[in-house]
Amino acid sequence: MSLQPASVRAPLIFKRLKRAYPDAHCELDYASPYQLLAATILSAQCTDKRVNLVTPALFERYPNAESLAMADPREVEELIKPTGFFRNKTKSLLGMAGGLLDRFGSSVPDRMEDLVTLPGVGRKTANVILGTAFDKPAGVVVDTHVGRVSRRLGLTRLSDPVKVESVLMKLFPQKHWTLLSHLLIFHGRRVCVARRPRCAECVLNDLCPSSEV
DNA sequence: ATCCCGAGGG
DNA sequence: CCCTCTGGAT
Repeated sequence: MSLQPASVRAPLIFKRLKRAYPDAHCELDYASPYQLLAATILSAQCTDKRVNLVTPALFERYPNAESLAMADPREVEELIKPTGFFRNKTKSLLGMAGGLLDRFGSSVPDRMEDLVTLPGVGRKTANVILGTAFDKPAGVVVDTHVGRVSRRLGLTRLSDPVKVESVLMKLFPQKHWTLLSHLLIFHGRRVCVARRPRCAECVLNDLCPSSEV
């Protein structure tokens, strides 16, 4: 039983995921673009749940870019240690805050080309800020979940996140890009998990070349 | 290609 | 024990 091409399955995949996860959204806790930017930097190779554990204290102590830019790195390291990569992430946070202060009037820019000039901010993080904090047209956020799920679904065989993003942008209409990211992330966390995917409970198993059902 | 890093699940 | 978690910089 052969599967339809990706271009035919893509709209069905979107529809099914939307029905399965009607509440799909960014699960990082934040109250401003500044907070989302900091939380997203911390989310690298770390569950969002763990990020949410450390950000309340972090945001209370450093409520804005000014205070974070002048922070004692050792103090920031202690606050964010459970998220891993704490030395790199501290450098990114302080550098990011300094960049906002020096070059963007202490506020978070809303353009891709500006965002990626900030330390610790790559294309993935910038897409999160654009799409979620500013509700602006953004590319597809390709993180570890989106990449893995896309490959298992046979939407692409590529591993380079930038190329995967390009493929997904051709398969799905622009108005769906931000929601699609959240849907694929929810699905990757709950069902299409890295270790032992739960194909039996997957709403896409008849559309998936990797299904083991 | 490699490094950074802690914590939870299987 | 080994793998993985909303990556980015060198």
